[in-house]
Amino acid sequence: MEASGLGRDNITIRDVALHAGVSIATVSRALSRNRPMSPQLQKKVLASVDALGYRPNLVGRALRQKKTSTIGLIVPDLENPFFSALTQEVSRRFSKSGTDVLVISADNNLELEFRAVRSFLGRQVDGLVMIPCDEIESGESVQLASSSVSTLQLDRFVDGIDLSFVGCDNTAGMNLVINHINEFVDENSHPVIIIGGGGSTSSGRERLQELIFHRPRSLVLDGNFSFAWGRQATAEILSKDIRSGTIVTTADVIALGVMSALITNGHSVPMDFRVIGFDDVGVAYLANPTLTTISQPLTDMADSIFSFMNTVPQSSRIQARKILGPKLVVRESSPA
Amino acid sequence: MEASGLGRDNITIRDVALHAGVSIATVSRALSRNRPMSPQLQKKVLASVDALGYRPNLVGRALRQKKTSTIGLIVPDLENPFFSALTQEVSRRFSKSGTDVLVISADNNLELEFRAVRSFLGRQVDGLVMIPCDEIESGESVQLASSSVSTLQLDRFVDGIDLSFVGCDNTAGMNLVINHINEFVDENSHPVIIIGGGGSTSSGRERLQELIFHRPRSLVLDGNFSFAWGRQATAEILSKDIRSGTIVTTADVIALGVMSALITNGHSVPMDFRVIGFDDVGVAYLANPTLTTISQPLTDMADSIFSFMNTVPQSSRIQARKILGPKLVVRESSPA
DNA sequence: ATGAAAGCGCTAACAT
DNA sequence: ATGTTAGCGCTTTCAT
Repeated sequence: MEASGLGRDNITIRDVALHAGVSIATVSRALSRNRPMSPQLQKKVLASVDALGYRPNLVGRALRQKKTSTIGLIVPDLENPFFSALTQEVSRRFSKSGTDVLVISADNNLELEFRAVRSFLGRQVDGLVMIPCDEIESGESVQLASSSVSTLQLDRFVDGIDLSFVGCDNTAGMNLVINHINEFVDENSHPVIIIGGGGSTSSGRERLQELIFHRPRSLVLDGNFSFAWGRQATAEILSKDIRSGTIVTTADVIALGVMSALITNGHSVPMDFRVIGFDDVGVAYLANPTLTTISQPLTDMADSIFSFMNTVPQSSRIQARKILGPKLVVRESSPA
Repeated sequence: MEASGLGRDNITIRDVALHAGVSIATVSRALSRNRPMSPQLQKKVLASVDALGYRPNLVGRALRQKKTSTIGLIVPDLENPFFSALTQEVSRRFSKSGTDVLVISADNNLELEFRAVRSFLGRQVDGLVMIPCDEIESGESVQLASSSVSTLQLDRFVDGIDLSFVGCDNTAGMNLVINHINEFVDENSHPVIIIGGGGSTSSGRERLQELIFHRPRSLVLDGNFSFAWGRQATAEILSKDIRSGTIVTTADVIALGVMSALITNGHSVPMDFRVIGFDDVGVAYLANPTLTTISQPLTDMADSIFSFMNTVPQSSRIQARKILGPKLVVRESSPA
């Protein structure tokens, strides 16, 4: 009786060589496909590979080649739908090229973020993509990463660090919002109220700054990127006896919290309050009402990350920035 | 002038040995912490480690130890908030023990799922956790996985495969829903309507079966786990001139789509239609109205996965099932 | 308690 | 075109 497959010794390249009656180098050649060898021998070897069900041990290969064909991706929080969508997009892009994307969520925790960097470096990833938790405090992690491996910042960057970045043009995005307001909103009946979030991240700050620049007299509440903050900020607004306005937020998750709190308290969106988000995560279009927001070019961002990773020479200090253009998506929460 | 850190040769255990004036074996011992050696030598070695900023190459270690301290997690779709929450929970649990959880999303695609298995096996993960895409069609992937490495099914299982499983008691969950309906709903004014999803997954099927068992005469619509399906199913219901009822769904994402479509069309929840979900993903509590649903014990599931992985001997065919109890969470969409 | 040396599985010089 | 061999970085016998 054959033992269970589990726990059986794995077949190695040596077993294949034995089975095919060739040297292990020949097996290696046959597998690499692009090196000089006789076609019939190659066929024979590949037959043995098939017969034995041989799969190369990628750990052995990586040790020898000093290349793992993996990149690490560190996200602040997988439960934020924007990051999970971005993660999926990046994985998809790299999987086409045979590179595996390993993902670690830092859980919005600087220490976990640092550990994630160390872990990835130890595992010899070929590159590292980071969405830093904090514009300042993540500096140490980003520095460590970039000192040992080709590293890219995505969506957010760390202040004062000379490192390539791929992201969306937050300023342009907020200008689209401002134009939308100028065009369709009567600001006498609907004064602008700003709810910020992620103040310690570059994207949160950029978005908030641009809003304040255009509406310096508006009420501003600042918190973090979360549903809960959206609700809390709304409670504060209502407690000030404000009963109408255009609430502009720096992220969809905040906007969803805002709408939830407004409607729970019997206020109408968009009649009493207009609400505008940023990101265009999946749930934006099925909220009640659907959410007017800024759509980030996820696919373009993933493509840029991919080409940067394969272009920017490892040993260079060339710092490049790819800032991609967002789009306004007008939906029910702030109609035209 | 010191060259940029980037691209510099990494320091190896050999460099540390040289610096400390000992053999590489001694460095290895010092690092492993739990082996007989003189404390002062250990201190000296660790000082050199610090001085040089040495970090072990985990690829080399893995090749030698035949153990990578990683497990693979294959999820059907990272954008489904239930799976991203579960992913985060599993990662969190394993990170405490120094094991990295590598995540690949199969994008609801059987071929990608199969490739994910192959990739993880090649990378010599110590274990594999799978949430299979399909109750039948994922058989090949699961079989391949379990034939080479300790494998666990999570949340969903493949039909007819003798492999350990951790999940939630879907039947019990739906019984909680039925009890809730029996207790609080007048079924004359609010007949039960069933919207299924994930018919090709074990959890989808179990939930749907239990519902049909208790309400055999109800209208049943079956589709997949998505917002879009919830909307579409709702359109079908409304097209039949049904204007009230209790809509029970097999997943929150469906229920959210349902509520969205109902409210868009001017129907009140819960006055006209009650809506009930399953999973209790984060957005359930901030939908408008908030969603009555079944809460899955994510933390317990992650804990169980962890202990199974560290308990069930690799070479055994012992098949174990851990079925955890869900809870009913009553919110506005179907109040008490 | 410490060092020398073998070897994990693989690829890439180098030799033939 | 194919085989032989060194060695990637590490841990672990096995000597001492």
